[in-house]
Amino acid sequence: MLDRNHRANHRERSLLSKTGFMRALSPSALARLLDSAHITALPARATIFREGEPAMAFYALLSGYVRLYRVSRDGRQADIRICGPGDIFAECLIYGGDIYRFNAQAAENVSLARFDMQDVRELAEQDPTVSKAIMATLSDHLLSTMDCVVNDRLHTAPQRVADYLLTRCPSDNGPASIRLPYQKSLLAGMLGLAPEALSRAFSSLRRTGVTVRGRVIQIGDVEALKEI
Amino acid sequence: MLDRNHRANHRERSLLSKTGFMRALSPSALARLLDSAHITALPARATIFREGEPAMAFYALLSGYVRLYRVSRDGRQADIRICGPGDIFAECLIYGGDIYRFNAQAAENVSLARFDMQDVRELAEQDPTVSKAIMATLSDHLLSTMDCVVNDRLHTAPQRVADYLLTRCPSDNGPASIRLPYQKSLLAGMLGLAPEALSRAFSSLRRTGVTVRGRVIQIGDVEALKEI
DNA sequence: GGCCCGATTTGACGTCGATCAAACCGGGCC
DNA sequence: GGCCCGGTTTGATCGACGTCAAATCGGGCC
Repeated sequence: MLDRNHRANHRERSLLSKTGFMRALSPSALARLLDSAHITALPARATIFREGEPAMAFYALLSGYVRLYRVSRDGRQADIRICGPGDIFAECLIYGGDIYRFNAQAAENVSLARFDMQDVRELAEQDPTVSKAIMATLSDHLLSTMDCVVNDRLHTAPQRVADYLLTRCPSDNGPASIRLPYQKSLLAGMLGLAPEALSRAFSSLRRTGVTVRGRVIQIGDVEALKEI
Repeated sequence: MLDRNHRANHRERSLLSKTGFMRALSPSALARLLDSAHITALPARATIFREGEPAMAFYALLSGYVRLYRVSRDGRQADIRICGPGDIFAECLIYGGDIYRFNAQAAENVSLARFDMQDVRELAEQDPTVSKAIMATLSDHLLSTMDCVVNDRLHTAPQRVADYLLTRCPSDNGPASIRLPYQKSLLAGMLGLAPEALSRAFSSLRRTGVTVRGRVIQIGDVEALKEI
């Protein structure tokens, strides 16, 4: 499973220390955490961990995208979260159980940092900035997962897509252009849609001035999208 | 909005200290927390807080049930979580923002304890058992919200109902009987269904040996339910 | 610039669950 | 015990989305 595995070098330490999780750590906690990190590169589609395995570590993503998902008895998959550069994942198991509760898979070539849960538990015990960072990250993930439930239950496919576009729109009026950082099938999964449904949602947004060319999405009028 | 408001008496302190959140606190932190609690009783349908209001406090539920939900632009509601006795809610805002992100409403007569966020932040700073309790609770809520997303995306209404029944089934084989602790419309909301859909799900489970009489649900064979 | 393959789109269809309206039930009350 | 009312069930209908299959696109590579 491991393609390359080494301690964090200067560039990687710098990337990691800029993440939301580590930005507010005390210098000493940050140093200890970075010293404990193992950096790994994995090819697209590689499995990082599987549901049910003992949860020894959590991860921070340096580059690429990772899919957290669960599989039903009949083999269908549902994405729980898509992680991008700077995100951490499986941190909910630091104090939440000893077994992974979902699968993690590289959606493309990724580079990630691995942290031993037990080490971090000890660090949190000694340094309150670590606990605070964990609590802030957990809260953030909880709130966005709640958003996800509400979105699924209240909004149709075109509304969810409009919502997605609006949240990554630089300006909040006039025209705009967005480039998706990943394949549309990944976006479909994160919105809880089949790829075909995402495609149809985009085409139903054409009447609202949205044009799609590959990964580039042109929005005629941001205000109009808000009305959907 | 406040019907009755006082400091926790002996019985209430005892109830609170048995909750998952407070069970593992150090004696001194527990005492300080209980001293800071305000107990309130509210009638059914009362609003506890509204989305958008400044988040000054989080809550622990002593008795009754509370509905956390959001409302769409066109007035439809989606439940995010149903809290029961011993649950705490809105704790995701201790380190997660300064505004309530959903509405909280008493589903029936409730009694609840109110804790000032700022007080608890200070307590957590000084006593690591408090941070640990917060992290454990956040992790728990995050994991169950993830379960909720996956359930919505992978399971049909009868499957979700079967799932619900199985998780509160005392035994794991043979016949069993369950009494719902709340109205069916509340259960419908927590499963992400309209009340009519819940009713139809129950009636489709009749062929699997499930009978419903008011709030009492008889399960002919628990094993059979697992097959759904 | 053209080729090729996997990703995306389009079409046709079926199923699930929301919605509205009407009938029904059960539990609290007198 | 009977009445009443809110909660629940049932029926009919509809729209949204999943699935399968076939056509098309786009981006990387030579």
